[in-house]
Amino acid sequence: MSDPFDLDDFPADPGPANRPGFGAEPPYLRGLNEPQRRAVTTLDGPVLVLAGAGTGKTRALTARLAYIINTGKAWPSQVLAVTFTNKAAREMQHRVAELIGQAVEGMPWLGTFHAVAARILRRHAELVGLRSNFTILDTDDQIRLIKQLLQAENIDDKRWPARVFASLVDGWKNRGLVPDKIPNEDIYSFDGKGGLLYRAYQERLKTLNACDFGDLLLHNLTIFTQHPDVLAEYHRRFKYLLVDEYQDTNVGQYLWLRLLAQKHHNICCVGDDDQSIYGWRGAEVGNILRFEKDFPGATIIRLEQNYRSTPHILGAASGLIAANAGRLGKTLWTEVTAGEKIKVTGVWDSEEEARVVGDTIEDLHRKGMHYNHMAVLVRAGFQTREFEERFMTIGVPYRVLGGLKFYERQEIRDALAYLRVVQQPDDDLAFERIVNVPKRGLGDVTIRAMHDIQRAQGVPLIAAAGMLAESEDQRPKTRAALRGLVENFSRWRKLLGSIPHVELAEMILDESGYTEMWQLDRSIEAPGRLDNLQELVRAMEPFENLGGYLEHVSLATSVDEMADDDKVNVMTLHSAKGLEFRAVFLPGWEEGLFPSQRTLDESGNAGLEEERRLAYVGITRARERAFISAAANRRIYNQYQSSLPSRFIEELPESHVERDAAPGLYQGNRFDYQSYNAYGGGVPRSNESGGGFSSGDYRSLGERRAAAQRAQPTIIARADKIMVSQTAPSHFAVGERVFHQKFGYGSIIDVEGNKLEIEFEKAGTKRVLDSFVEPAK
DNA sequence: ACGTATGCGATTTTT
DNA sequence: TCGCATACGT
Repeated sequence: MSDPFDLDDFPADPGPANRPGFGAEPPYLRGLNEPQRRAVTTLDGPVLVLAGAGTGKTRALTARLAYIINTGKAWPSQVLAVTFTNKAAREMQHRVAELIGQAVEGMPWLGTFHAVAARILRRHAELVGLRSNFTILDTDDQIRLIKQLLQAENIDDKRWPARVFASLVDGWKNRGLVPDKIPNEDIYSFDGKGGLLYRAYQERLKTLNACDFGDLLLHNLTIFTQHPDVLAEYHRRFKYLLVDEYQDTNVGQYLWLRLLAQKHHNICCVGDDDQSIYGWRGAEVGNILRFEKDFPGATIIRLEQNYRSTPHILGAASGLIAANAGRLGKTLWTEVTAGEKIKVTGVWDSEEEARVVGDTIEDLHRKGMHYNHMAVLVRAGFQTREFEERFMTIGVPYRVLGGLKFYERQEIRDALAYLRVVQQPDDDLAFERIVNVPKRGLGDVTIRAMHDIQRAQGVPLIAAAGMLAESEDQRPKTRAALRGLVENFSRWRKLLGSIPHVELAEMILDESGYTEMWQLDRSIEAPGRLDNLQELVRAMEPFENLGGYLEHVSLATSVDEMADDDKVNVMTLHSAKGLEFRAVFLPGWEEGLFPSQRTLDESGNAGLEEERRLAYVGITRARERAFISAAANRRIYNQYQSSLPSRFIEELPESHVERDAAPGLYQGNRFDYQSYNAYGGGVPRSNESGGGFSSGDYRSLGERRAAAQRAQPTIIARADKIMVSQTAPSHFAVGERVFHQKFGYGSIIDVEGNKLEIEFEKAGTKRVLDSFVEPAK
């Protein structure tokens, strides 16, 4: 592994064997289509590659890197290539290495924005008041730090929550704003103390010799703008810039890129405005939309030939995304002609939805599709539960991706806190985390005393702990505990560098009593946690030293390897970006859930468009089959709520979609569900009365007429009665025995307007709307 | 200093 | 409903 502090020098010529013009066309150009070829070979000046979903972006991108290097335009170390995820960086690293052969170790400056920025920052840390072994704090640490600040400022953290301030800070940093530069109205945000607190927060980070994620880039910006000589050094170094997923860059990242590119303008950005789904995290679609203005003379290359999906899938996705305004515009096409339409299914509730998805999965599997090639993509994490339960019941193997992350687990964070204190004694947050873990009898009072000393003397917490250990004011037990801990740390630190870091870590976990704590723990999680600690130690092995490992940890998140055992993948739409599956299930396409009501409330039309892009991303993950579904009822916090199908369903072009709804659903009022209910949850057949043909009714006229034909008079009669009950107070009384189609028989224990609390004989106590029950016979 | 009670809130999350 | 985070009691 290369030493981050050692910038290699730049030789002049890769040598004759690597110059172009020798022999046949290089392998990395073979099989590329014409636009891809241009994306690979257009080296000089700014280039924007608009790469639609499934158009062979990664292939073109890696070929471009190989081309730059193999033609001798630059050495690997002279190319800066940034991605957003470690996974993307790793994949590119891997594929480039394959293309350029064994002669090169890989590309030292290929990495995530954060990893590259961290590496640069470590070289110049002192220019922003840090030392090069600074700690990178994660969101959790950040919140804890802010809580402390709020406490110090006597701010009520009920009314002014730390996370709210944290997101303000993130917002500023995403826009590249240091405390001096934030807009006036922001200075007085957050109870009038926004500006002051931001300044205090940055000061505090400096004394902790730490920075948060946003700082990595922000400090880079500060260094580049205040120290032209440093910037010039990187201008000399990086002859070519390559940026992946450009639509996801925030303003700060844009400024960073612009600074680095301003000399030679050899910047190639790859992205897809239609796949910008991280606006809520600060990404600026505007960056990609404005590219030509920002980088005059830019070449725009569109990759539009899709190698992934069938024409129906592409047609449906394209039709949907066409509803967005302000796109750069692409027309995806494919040479494939066969393929089935997207199937849209209306179901009664989320339970039925999970059942239908499960059945379809089993069916596809019987026909030979591997589970691993299928995915359920949901809008929000809580939706996974229903599917998990169903899959468990019917025995479909599955995995939930993007859930709990390895490095966010309690035991891992604790263990890392020990290592962090050893590596960087000023890391008060880490020290505080483990000062009483395992229990050492150092409670609130002692910690407060430590804080007092720390503040009065301006020393790190661990030093304060050392002083307190000598203080006569403390109880002997407390003093002994403090002394033991502080001595342990100084002993461990002395071993740093003299014994292998893996050995040191084992020693620390052992001698601190941390491992023992979990060994003595009788809870069911304990063995798993011990396993994780083992895993942690094992994961350290490939790293050169403790610092290198900690850097990796703070910039890595999940174990983002996609396991390849044969299981159905369940994940959010966001985490599905960049992946593909033969069959994709897209449940929960209901107004309020998708598009998310909250996004609509917070971001209006821009939010709606982002949701639509999310839908687009979802559909375009599918190679062969896509199944969309909407439930008429969804249980949210154990309360059933009726819902309308998502407007996105209506926006799908008819010619690419096969509708398969339970007739009578989707009128958006209650009696429809009742009429469904009256059919006992079998294949529902319903009437059309009351609701009429609303715009939400997407069936063809013929279908709707047929459905109307099938409607039975008795149901219409019932429907009338129940429509009345929507406005009138309930005609049910406490004590009355009732029947509910789902929950069976029960008796009413409370009436509140049209909401009933019913104790069911089989299903327990539930709150339901009166329109769902009928008097028991 | 540590265990139990209560209340609140609850998307998406590349680093 | 469920999980957590803070608030009390011993």
